[in-house]
Amino acid sequence: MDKNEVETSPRLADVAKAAGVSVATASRALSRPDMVAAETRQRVEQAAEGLDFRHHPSARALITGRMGLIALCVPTLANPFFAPIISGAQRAAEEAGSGLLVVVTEASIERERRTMSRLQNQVDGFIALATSGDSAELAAAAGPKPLVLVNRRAPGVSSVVVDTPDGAAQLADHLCSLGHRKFAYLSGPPGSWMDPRRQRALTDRVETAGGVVTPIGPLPLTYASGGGAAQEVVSSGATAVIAYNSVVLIGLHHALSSMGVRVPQDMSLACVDDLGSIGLSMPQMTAVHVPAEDAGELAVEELSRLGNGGPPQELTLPVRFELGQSTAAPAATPPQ
Amino acid sequence: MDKNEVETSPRLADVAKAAGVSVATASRALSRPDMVAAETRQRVEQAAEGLDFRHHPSARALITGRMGLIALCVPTLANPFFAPIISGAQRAAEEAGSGLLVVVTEASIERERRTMSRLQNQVDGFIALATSGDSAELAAAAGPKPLVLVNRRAPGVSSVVVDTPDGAAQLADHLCSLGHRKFAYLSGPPGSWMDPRRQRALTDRVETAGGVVTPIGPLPLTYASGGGAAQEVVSSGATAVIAYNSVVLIGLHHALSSMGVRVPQDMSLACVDDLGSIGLSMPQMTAVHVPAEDAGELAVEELSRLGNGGPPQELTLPVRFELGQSTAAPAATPPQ
DNA sequence: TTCCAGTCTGCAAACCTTTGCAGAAGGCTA
DNA sequence: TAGCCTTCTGCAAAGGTTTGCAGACTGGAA
Repeated sequence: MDKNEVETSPRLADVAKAAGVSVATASRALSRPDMVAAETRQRVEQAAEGLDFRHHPSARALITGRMGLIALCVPTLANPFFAPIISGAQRAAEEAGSGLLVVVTEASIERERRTMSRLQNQVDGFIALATSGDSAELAAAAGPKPLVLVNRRAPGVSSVVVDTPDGAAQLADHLCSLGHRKFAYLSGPPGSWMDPRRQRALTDRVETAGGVVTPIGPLPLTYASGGGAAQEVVSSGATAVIAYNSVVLIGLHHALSSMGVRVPQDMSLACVDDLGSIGLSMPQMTAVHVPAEDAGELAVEELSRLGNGGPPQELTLPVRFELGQSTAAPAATPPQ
Repeated sequence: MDKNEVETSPRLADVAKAAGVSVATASRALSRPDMVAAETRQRVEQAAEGLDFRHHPSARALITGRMGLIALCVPTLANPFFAPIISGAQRAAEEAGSGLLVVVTEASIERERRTMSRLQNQVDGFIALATSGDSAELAAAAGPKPLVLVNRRAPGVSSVVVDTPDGAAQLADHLCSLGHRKFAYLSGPPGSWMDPRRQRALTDRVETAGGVVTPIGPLPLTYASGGGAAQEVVSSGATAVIAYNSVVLIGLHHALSSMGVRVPQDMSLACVDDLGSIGLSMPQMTAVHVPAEDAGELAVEELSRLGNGGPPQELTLPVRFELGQSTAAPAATPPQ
């Protein structure tokens, strides 16, 4: 007859008893396998398996100080660009046996600071995506925990950035070599750390070739805002447009079509952030592919490097130019 | 002269000493304020503030069993529809003093099961989004921890679903009342629990009105796949199209435009999942607005209800029909 | 003054695992 | 055979908080 014990998840002590060893040995057999005899280890593993044992992470964390948790701070999930970064980070974290705590800061630096401070001894480190706040404050909020910035640099703190300014330059080269000289740039959201850098890289390259860039925006990263910019694009007299991301570009493309502007005959279109991985890309679009998942993974790896005492590093991920059919030589006479 | 003590985050004992009380009192003052005298509480709070004290969550969890963590399992982040759900869940979790652990299962039921089992005593409960796996297995993987399903029902387990089948029916009513009888339905990804229900609701309503629905798909939820379906849509002879979500619909719209099919004169377009909240919506599109953020919030709330011993509930969120300009009465003669 | 009820505080155990240290066992050499 | 070295295992403390229980103190009633 069963004692009326309540059902409770097995503890290490149960495993130890079942395997006929002490808790200490059981602990070592599971987390430091090379410290116990093979035969003992096997017995413990078998017992753990049989009892369906799982470590109680808080007890472990209390001793080791390692929480098995990484916090990822993202300004908003409304920007689909962040999704693949999160995916990549999640995968890498899981591979390292950690969980990914996602925090949406609503682009409020105050909220970001508060949250990080609150999580300070709940996680092993922080990843901050494309944040706009003051970087010294950020580092302070992370406290003693390691911090990795993504798509943002700051002195003395690790960062992973995708070289989209170079991507913009590559697009410029491509279009200039086709003969374009009048460009429009559909810029990204206000407060972006990246946007001015892309714009500058683009402008430098175009002006070197004797061209000119009309910036339009800042625009919210929506389909509708791309369409809304169509009129302005046309009146700018540009023959080639480079957009901050593919969603905006799709919106623009559609609006241009319905205005009778043909792509690429009348207007060449290209963009930097290609969101093809999440299905938000036109077929055959000339674009710069951004390895967003890789950036997420790399950030997690860098975080663990920091956790092991490594020095802060500034990492850069190259982009890949993808020639499509949305760009061509300019027409003899600009549209309108 | 300072002792060469290493910098360490303050413990409750430090707060207690600073406030001149015992640890027990300090603990109560902070987490059960009504159990200590007002004057004492204030002294403790002040000391905690001054030392910048933060609870060590694992120590607390070790005693209380409450981890302050909610796991949210999502099949993929490539579907932008999940983003607002996560946002909503995150906000609600934060409000409840919890963190949100995001797990991407890559739509692998096996991986989902394994991860849930691994996290079993690391979190207070699970939210599973639009999962396709067997629900009994899921419940088993959650073990003793509460589980809430989103956009999916299963007997005996809590669920919150957005009533998009009703949304599809509303779109059908709207279009039927405009005079449409030949419909095309651009269906969602294979394995979706929702898709057949939407399609059935739509078909029922249309057939009641004496119409017919041609299903097209299943389609990946991408811009490109919407465009790819255009030819099939036209040859189906439909005068109205209802799509699984707005991204697909945008792709279709664009492709139709370039084929010379005018919207809404030649073809009416509407969709169920309106991703307007994340900028993936055409202006003035007739659509069913899905309260995705609310669904995320509600799931978290239901989870905490379950955690407090409440019974499993099946919650339903209504959708909102939004009349736009992408629908109109059918032309006298169908296109082509 | 005595007693009692009520309010607040402190002691110490408990939660579960890891780990430093030391002891035991066994094999090998001299 | 004695002694040493290696390899493995166990004891017990430690980590920071919560909480049951009991003691101390206060104020009021008898």
